[in-house]
Amino acid sequence: MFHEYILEHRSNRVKMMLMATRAQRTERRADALSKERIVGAAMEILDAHGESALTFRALAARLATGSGAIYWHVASKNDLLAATTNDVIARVMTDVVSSAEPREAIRAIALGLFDAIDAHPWVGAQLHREPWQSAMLQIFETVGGQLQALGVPDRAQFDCASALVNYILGVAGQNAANARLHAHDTDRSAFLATVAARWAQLDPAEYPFVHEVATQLREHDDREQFLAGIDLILAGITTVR
Amino acid sequence: MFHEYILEHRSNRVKMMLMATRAQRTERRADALSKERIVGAAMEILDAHGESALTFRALAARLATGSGAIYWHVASKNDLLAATTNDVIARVMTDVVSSAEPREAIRAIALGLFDAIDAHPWVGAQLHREPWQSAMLQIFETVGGQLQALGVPDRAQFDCASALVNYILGVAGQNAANARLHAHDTDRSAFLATVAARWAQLDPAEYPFVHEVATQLREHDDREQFLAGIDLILAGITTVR
DNA sequence: ACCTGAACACCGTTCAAGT
DNA sequence: ACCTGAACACCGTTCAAGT
Repeated sequence: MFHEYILEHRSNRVKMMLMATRAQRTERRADALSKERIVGAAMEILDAHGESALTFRALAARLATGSGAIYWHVASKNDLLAATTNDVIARVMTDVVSSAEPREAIRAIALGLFDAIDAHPWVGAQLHREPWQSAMLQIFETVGGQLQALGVPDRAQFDCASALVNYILGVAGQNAANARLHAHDTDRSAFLATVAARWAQLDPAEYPFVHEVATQLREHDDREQFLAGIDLILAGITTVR
Repeated sequence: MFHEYILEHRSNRVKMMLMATRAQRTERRADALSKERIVGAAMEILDAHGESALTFRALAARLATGSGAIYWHVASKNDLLAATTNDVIARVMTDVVSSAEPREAIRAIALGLFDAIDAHPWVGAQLHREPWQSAMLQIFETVGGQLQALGVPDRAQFDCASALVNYILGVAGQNAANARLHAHDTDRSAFLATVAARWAQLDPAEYPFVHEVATQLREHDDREQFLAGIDLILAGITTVR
């Protein structure tokens, strides 16, 4: 009885000491797990080695922990990817300065997204995986707001925003696919030259357009072409009255 | 020696008999493996149960064979998915009647693709996986040809085709994502109502546009909105001179 | 409360062995 | 030539056990 008390007493003191040191550690230790740290490590793996390299085992190894530990902070791999994507998109949307002219603002948003997805191609794939999510909502909201400012009639705003967002998502997805295809090693222009050569070799009778456009493919700039598409849609939107 | 000759002779005869019966069987037996039959079975699984249900084990079970047998006809899962996607797209491109008016033709191509991807949502995801492939090439060629017929200046044709195709791919990807989210059981209108309700509940101060557009979301028709986007881009293209 | 790491139920792909 | 199916090297996820 007395012995038990001692033990309990001691164990409480030990617990308190442990808690105290833990509290210090939580602040001091740089390697304490948290959702933010996990998301950060995931982003590093994704950027450096692509989507296929992101496994819970690789993540655990990088974080020097067990693979199961990650599940204490993150519900699933989907959850992790969503959080990582939201991080990237939210940063873009915050960084974009809302220009006075709505047309310029839309171009800025679009280019911001393009550059972010160019830097993190896996985001392009992820935006297609879980729609109606925070990231997409923010894009939709920001684009839509500028369309209102542009004076697009209420009835047409939804369709116009949808067109712009779907176009952006389409380019994003293709960018992700290209990045997956020629992982960081291959030179972009060399890759384009290869595809252009293949296009040029196609039978002009069967593929007249692709055959003809092969030269432009080699010389074209993805970013400029992306912006040309945005301008095309904006020109179309301007005709809606 | 003599014995050997007999054996060889007999075995040749047996071989010929086997070849004869095999030849008959190849024509008669409905369950002989071939790339076409594998692609067909894959398409059935994809349509019925979605992308996640397509495994080599499930495919082998449906074809009543071993999982390794499939690799005799198909190089990999990627190869299989590409072949399946090409099948669907090629059918659409053949079915689309080239209308006299190029603008109408583009709308027909776009709607054909939309309907095909609506019927086979997994195609939308696959188009984003392996670009520069047969399926994409056909789409690009057909769209580009109509732009030439429309009288779009040479310099602008590439950008215009890219804009249309990327928009179509964007919608395709979102369709695939939605299908993945609410597998065949859920009602589409019920799903839209749920999302619309969520949008309506968002803080109007933070999400003024999305909040306002929630009603239109519930009532909108995906196909009509898709076509509205195509018309928007076509209107923009018309301004390019 | 948080972490560990073995275990489970899967994958795509390979390959020796059959016919 | 074509098929079989066990085996391999992975996955994401769970969970008893630790601290």
